[in-house]
Amino acid sequence: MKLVTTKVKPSQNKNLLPAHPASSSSISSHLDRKYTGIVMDTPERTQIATPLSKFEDSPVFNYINSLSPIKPVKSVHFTQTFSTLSFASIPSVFTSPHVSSLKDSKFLKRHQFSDQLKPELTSKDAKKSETSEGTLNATENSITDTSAVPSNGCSNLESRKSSYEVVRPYTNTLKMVVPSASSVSFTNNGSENGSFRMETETEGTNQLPHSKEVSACDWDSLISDDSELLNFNSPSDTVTYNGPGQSTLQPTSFNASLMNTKPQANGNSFSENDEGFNGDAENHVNIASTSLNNSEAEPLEDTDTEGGSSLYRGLRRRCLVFEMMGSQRKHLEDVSTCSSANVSESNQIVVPDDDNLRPLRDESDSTRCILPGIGLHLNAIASNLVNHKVVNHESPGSGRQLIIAPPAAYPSMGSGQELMTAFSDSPSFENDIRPTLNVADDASKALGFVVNDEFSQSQTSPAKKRRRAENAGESEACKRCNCKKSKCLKLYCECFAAGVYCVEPCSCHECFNKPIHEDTVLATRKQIESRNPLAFAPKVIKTSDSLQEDESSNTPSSARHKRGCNCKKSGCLKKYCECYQGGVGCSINCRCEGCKNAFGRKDGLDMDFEVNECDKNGSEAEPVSATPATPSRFGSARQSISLLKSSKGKPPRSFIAIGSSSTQRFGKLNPFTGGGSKLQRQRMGENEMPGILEENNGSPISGVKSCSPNSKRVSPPHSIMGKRSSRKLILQSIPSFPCLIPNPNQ
DNA sequence: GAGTTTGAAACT
DNA sequence: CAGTTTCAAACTC
Repeated sequence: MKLVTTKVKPSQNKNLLPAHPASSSSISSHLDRKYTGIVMDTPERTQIATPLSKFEDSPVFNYINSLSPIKPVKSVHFTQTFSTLSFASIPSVFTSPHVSSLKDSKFLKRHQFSDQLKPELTSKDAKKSETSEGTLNATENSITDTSAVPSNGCSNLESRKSSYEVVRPYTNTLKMVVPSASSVSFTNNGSENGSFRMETETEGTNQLPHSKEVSACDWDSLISDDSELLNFNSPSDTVTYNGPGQSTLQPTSFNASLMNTKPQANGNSFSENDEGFNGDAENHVNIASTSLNNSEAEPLEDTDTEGGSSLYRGLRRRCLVFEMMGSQRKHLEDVSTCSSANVSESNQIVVPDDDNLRPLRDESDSTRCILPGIGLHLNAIASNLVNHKVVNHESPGSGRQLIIAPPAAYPSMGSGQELMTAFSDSPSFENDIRPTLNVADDASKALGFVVNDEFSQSQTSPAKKRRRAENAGESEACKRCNCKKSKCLKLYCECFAAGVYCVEPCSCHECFNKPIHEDTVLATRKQIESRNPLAFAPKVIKTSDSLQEDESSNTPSSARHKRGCNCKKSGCLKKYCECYQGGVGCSINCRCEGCKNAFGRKDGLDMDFEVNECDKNGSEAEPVSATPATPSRFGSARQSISLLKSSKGKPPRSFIAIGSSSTQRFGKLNPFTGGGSKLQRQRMGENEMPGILEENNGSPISGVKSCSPNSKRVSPPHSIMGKRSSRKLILQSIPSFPCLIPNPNQ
């Protein structure tokens, strides 16, 4: 970071930044920083080159240098991510990166997204990849291969994946370079996509033994081990990373970076590392818990950063993509530099120079960005994850869990699945990834969602978006807003509310919910949170009686809207009703009139009945029928997933809240208790959330998941609600989170 | 696609 | 805390 700042030239930044009328000077300053990071890239190159002089000798190196332009782009990506948002922590696996396996072409698109970056990236990336030695080529090839794989729905995701893949190798190399604590040996599998073996000797605090099964999380363990979670964050990070800066950040923030297969290990401390990496996985994705920074993340820098970045990437969606691009470039550069020589060793060489590190830094930056964004997304994702099988992951300690935890239901579930599939598709990653992926899958899903959303640009019109979303569960995941006056800085904006940046597909006007305006976004978030700490928390909490269903079948009945609805005319039978939208029944918290919520009436009428109705209803009913409790929308995703769902796509912040702001908040406030009196109710909700998590312990899924249609069983209606209180206990677990997150925010 | 309805979010 | 306004999604035509 430091380097960046120094190096950065405001003027350059300006160029990069799109002028926003609204942006305040402060914002601009922030932007500058970020951009600086980007800008840095170019300048750095030169710098890097110097340190690398040794390498320079090699023709390859020279070649790479010529390619240098790419770097700038990378930086851009970084900017996009929300540092603050990072909460998400999710270090969880980023499947997303893995996911990236898909198409390159799309990947390019992504870049396009990035705007400025695009052009360079696309062309450059390709070139670099090419130029960058065989390793790179191999990666590309793999990518292309992946591209061949039909992506389910989300081309975007695919593209991203591809991009990730590409990056990964590089990242690995980078990691290699970095003297970070963990030493990783990296080997390419060759033809395979970027499967790499990472052997890391990470001391990582939290090493999750990932076996393939890792995905499954033990909520219990998680809950039980708050410490772990905490450790997970900070400790691991700190420990793991030798890197100088990192430690600082670590403490609170989590980052889950999936190193896609490769990178992770090192920098990031992942529980997985130990086992997962070494043995198993060849390509394990590490989840790095890095802390990061979120906003501040700088510290992680170097290796961490990379790992983190990659991880973040996975997490991120929209932002991720961009960042991904950038990171990739960075990696490429690094790689090019390093790889050009020879990957592993070259790295070392590189290390010495700060410049060399730059890339890392950049990455770190990117990671930062990622984190924030991720965090939000993660929440959503997490929710998804929870639902998903993946949840099972053991990794209790890991940040992943955190991610998983999120009760919130993300609409995107479906998409996520797709993503998952996509991941699976990618050969290289599959192996490695999956194990973690399962866990990551969730994340990936989320990512996928995001990606889809973002990428699905094609669907520009809101209406179309909606349609698609409705039609395809996947699309649902994607959030696209149509804000006209709120500048996407109010909770009116679904994107903002969900903790994600607006993407092209959004039809918003004068949107400030973009990486460029990260500062503004963060500031706004803080404001809103100050007003209502739970504002970004998941709206739908699982009250659940754990017993009710299993993972797969969470009846909606178990979940409830945190604050309840206030419907007057819709009878809680329309999506106007947040409860209904979330696929949950109304509760005593609701002030609705004439409640007919199919998922459960305020008065506690049978859920079953309700459910049936839903089914009957058709479209909306879908939720039930199609899936469990989840709102109909999600349908597709839901299917497989049982999800949690909060249903709409929106809310799934649960974790996010926790991870991101909420967590912070908690920290500040004191986790559940903390906050303002008014908030208490809300907190209750939050508490519930945590509780949910705990409940989930048994089965993460239980969390939000929705109702299992099959089971139809009615959870003891609202009586359950009453039970919630008991659940509150769960909250305790949460506190840990706060600890984790604390710093991140700023 | 435009217009209306709805209820959350924001404001007073 | 209550009432009003603003906002954008959901919905209807």
